[in-house]
Amino acid sequence: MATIRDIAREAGVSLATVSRVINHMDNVSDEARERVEAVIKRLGYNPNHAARSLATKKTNTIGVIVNNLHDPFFYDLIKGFEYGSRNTKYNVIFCSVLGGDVDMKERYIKYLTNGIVDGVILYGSYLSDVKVVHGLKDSNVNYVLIENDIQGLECNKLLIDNYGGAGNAVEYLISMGHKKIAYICGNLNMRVSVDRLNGYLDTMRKNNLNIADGFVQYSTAGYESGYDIMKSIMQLNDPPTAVFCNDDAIASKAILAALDMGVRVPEDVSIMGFDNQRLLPDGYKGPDISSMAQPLYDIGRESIEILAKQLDDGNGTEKVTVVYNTYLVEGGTVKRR
Amino acid sequence: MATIRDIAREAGVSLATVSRVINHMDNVSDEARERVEAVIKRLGYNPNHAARSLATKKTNTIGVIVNNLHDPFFYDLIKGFEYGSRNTKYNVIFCSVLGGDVDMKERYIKYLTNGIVDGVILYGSYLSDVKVVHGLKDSNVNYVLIENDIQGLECNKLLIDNYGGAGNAVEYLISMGHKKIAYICGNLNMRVSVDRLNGYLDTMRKNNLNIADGFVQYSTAGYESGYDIMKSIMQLNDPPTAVFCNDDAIASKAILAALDMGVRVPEDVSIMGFDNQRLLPDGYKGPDISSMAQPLYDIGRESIEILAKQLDDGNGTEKVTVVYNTYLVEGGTVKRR
DNA sequence: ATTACAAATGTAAACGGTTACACAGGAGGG
DNA sequence: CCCTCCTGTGTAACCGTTTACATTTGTAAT
Repeated sequence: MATIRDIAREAGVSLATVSRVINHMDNVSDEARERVEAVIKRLGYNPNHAARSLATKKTNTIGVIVNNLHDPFFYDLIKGFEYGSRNTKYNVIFCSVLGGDVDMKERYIKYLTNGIVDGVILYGSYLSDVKVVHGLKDSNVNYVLIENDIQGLECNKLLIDNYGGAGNAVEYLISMGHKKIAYICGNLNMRVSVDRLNGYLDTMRKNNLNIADGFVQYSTAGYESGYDIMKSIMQLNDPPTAVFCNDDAIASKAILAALDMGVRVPEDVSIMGFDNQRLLPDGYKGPDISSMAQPLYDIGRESIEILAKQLDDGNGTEKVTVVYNTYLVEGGTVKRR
Repeated sequence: MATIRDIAREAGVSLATVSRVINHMDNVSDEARERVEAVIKRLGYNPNHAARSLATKKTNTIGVIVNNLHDPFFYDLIKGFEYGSRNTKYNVIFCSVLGGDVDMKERYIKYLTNGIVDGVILYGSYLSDVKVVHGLKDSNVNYVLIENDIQGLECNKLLIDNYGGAGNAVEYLISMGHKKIAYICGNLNMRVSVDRLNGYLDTMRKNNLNIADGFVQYSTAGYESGYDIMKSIMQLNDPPTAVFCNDDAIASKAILAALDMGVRVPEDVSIMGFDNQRLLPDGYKGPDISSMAQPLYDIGRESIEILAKQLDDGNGTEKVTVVYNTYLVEGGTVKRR
């Protein structure tokens, strides 16, 4: 691989002049510039990125860390990142952490923040990420947290109003005539699940609706447990007329359970999901799930744009917090009562 | 950020000793090691990755470049990459190129190959990628090409037998009693499409089956055009009893077109796809498409493993070519005739 | 006691760029 | 003609590591 020294020698100029040509500075004579450019082309020279960022302390790249990159849940989010980066000078690199593995996440953060990127976007609301985020805070890269509201930490936060979204979902069910509404909770290690649960609980209370025994159940073993939970819910003495689920994956299992029991959806029971996920596990073929959608594309896009702008503007820029609202997507699993 | 010099000063040793501790070399006294490690912990020191790779010419990272990372087609492939990297020391970073944009792809290759990664995995069979691959060839990183058989280029290639797969699909349709089989072709800028078309053509000929006028049509405007093409095919004087499509996205549109025309699938016409894609565009809700599946998970996983092993073993290692076979996945869109 | 060798450590030169500073030479003003 | 300023260029230090080589010290062998 040719280095800047090779170019300088061949072109009969100094290192500095070559560097000036590479970086498009204007204090180079046309004659020198042409000579240098000719040699660069001839030797197929490309500046070494590591050396350059070592010298400038700028890498012109943004790193994105997500939990399971393969998860189709990220479809729109990734699309947002991709489009957001189109108009910036920044390279965007994605790192995937299998199953939210904290050690791996820390490793990637250390890797990225020590000379690979100028900024990081971290997606995820695992409560254990608090530890991980400290690695970010203690580095000197700028960063934005998506879907992770760590209290008292001054940084860029792009949040989703899960609490309000769950509340709106409950209000929607109420507006459709439901009063007996059960809830299947998600993994409480994730802040989203906690927030949604609270949104459900508070909205039920606010509307003076009774939360009967067995109406709130916890899917501890992943979305699959939605199946058994749904069965147990529908076997209650006085079963609900609607079941709100922490997410669409759970909802899809709940729907299957209902159908397997001979309980029709939505005629006998309404099901409400969350996330508006399009690819559901195990080739789900049931009715479209009524759900609360997140503006993931916008979030992905704006996270890049915000970070890129702050990196361009320098360190002094004010950190932002944006809260996105979810919106109702009516499928075919909720019926007026 | 603390540097190795800070550590050396605080611990009262030389740079070299600190470096030895960091790199777990054994020629350091226990006493010095402990002192250094204490200071490292106290100052929260992390080695600068750019500086290190500049000095060692090793980055311990593998870069993956794919065309539209958000495309759910990559679900299993990405999963393969993720799991493949679990047992290596290599960091894996993903770069996404929107819509196969050649310039962007070249930019990312230049970026990665100049001091960011030791190896690259490039997915894609755009014919225009030949130009892009030269950037890889001329760099000094090792690389593996997935689904791109550039003739005469000695490098690692993980290929799918699209020609044979298309042939098998046609043989399958024949074994189900079909003789009049049409084909909807894909984007001929991609090698996969060319190979599949040839597989169809040769297998039809080998079985002495007539390819009537209008039986081969080209979807020039993306998968959506599968809809109109299917309509025109079914309006032929002597329409086919089976239509084989370049991919499931096209097949899904073809199925919709048939249904809209009152042509039942598979009773009136059988449809065969390719890729066994689970998430189809526009929330496709039709029958599961009979398709030829690619072992994408294996390919992803093995591409990482092969590359990691070669990087560990040094430059002399022999390059490999692996051809993967597709396999039939029977859905509900092909019926015996 | 001398020598040989090994273990632990330090010194300094890379790696491939950027950039502050110095400097040469020519133009323009007085 | 001298001084100043500007343009274009070169020199060398620096970014944060690694590592070949030199040096010191201690120990065992002669």
